[in-house]
Amino acid sequence: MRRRGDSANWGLPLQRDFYERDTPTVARDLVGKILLHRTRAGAAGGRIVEVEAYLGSTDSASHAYRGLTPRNRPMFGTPGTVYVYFTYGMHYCMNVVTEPEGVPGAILIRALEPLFGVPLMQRRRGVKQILDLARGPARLTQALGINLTQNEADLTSEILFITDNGEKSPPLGVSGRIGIRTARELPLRFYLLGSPFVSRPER
DNA sequence: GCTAGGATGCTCT
DNA sequence: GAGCATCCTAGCC
Repeated sequence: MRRRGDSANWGLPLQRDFYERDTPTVARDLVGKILLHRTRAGAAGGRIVEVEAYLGSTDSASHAYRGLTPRNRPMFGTPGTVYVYFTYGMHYCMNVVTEPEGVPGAILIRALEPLFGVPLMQRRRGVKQILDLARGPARLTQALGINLTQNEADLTSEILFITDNGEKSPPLGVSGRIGIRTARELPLRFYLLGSPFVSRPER
């Protein structure tokens, strides 16, 4: 699977201990990192510019709020794996699982600044505008070719993974989360300040 | 430029 | 049966 030079191209995947921490901390650290998905069609990915943290029984907006169900089981699983769910009858959203095994927590990846495989993402999205390729959680999964096949995938592999591009601490914005009805006031959305690739303009 | 509403089906009550 | 961690289009300004 792994070929010579791959790691040099992308950098090594972040390891399990990065994800095995409290969810808001991991969420902050994810902004500015590089997310990549390698498929037969090619590699596609970019810089993470917007995320939202979802907690457990204290967070009424979280899928894990009411405890374990068949759908949210990955949220209770191994840190550094992926939780993908299907919503609104047509969209997929991708989350990164956090916290030690058994403790629910996940981070929704909401927006990407496209850097690798732009033509591939344009083809998958049916859109030319780079700004609109991965701005929004469902657009992002469509651009990267992510669906339920990737549910519970391991981010420490070199197929779907996140790497550190060496960027120190990018300027971070914090706000309430988007598109939810309850717990909107919790400051659990983190985004790259000044980036035009975040899903909703700053105010 | 902006907003309102429809699409569409899985999940949990 | 209601609600949903969304996106896109049409219609209006």
